[in-house]
Amino acid sequence: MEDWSLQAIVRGSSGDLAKIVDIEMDGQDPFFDVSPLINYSIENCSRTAAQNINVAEDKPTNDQSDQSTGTSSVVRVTAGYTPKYKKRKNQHKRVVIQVSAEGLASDMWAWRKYGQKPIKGSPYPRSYYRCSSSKGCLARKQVEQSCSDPGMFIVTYTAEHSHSQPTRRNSLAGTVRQKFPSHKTQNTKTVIQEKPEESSSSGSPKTIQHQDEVNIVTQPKITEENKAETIEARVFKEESHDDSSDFIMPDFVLNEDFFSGLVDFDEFISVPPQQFPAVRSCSWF
DNA sequence: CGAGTTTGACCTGCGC
DNA sequence: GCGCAGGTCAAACTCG
Repeated sequence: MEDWSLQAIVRGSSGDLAKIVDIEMDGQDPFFDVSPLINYSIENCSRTAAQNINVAEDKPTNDQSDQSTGTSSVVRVTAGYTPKYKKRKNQHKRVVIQVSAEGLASDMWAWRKYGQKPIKGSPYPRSYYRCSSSKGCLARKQVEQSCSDPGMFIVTYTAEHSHSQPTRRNSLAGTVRQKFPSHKTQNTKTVIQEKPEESSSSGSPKTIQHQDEVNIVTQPKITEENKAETIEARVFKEESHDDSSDFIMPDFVLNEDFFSGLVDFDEFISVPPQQFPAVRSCSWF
């Protein structure tokens, strides 16, 4: 079994945020827990609501171009194989997200900065944070300004928190405003970045082994009295090809319990735990 | 005074 | 083995 990846474009209903997610997973099992992905997509989607989710499965250098065709209120998730490349030993799950300063401000965890390093090839240094909420918590966070768009920040989360979410916000948002006073912290613009080109042999055409697409269509149930309305999602196979026949996405229904810890969102999308394989890493571009 | 930041030194993985 | 680059440490400093 080859390594897998998940990729997604996330757009808010107001079109103010867009992201491409790339998740790498251990290859032994074709099933993985997609919940953290959706969780992150919502957490970092500010106060927008993702209303449609497309899940696609394909192989390494899949064509990204059609991902930009989504309209607003679309979360597009693409799962696929990725070429193997060496990773550092003992690497924890990594989640790389590109967010605006507003997105940084929405981070509810408390972080303590413990280092900063200039990164080769980048005009901006990378800052290193560890969770300051609890001693012994292994959660780490790296923040660096995007080269292509200084208004965006590339945030890398490493390991997981060993405690519940703190009730008090951290001060990172203020820190960002202090360090980047000219940076807009509201009304962030829509940015969709193509995944960096795979460094393959020059000029070799991309080959899409198969495209097994599954759509998750969410149907918001808007209630006046409770903002944590449930959004149900239906998953259906849109397209299927030969070698993917053993990969069938189960239907999943979104429920608000999954997102009980989230705040500041107009709508909630949740996915119950499925028996998917363990996510090894998750990257947003 | 405690918590967070800064910054140079040190550690470690990785490629050659 | 060596050098590079990324990640972490820790002392000094800042701030509320």
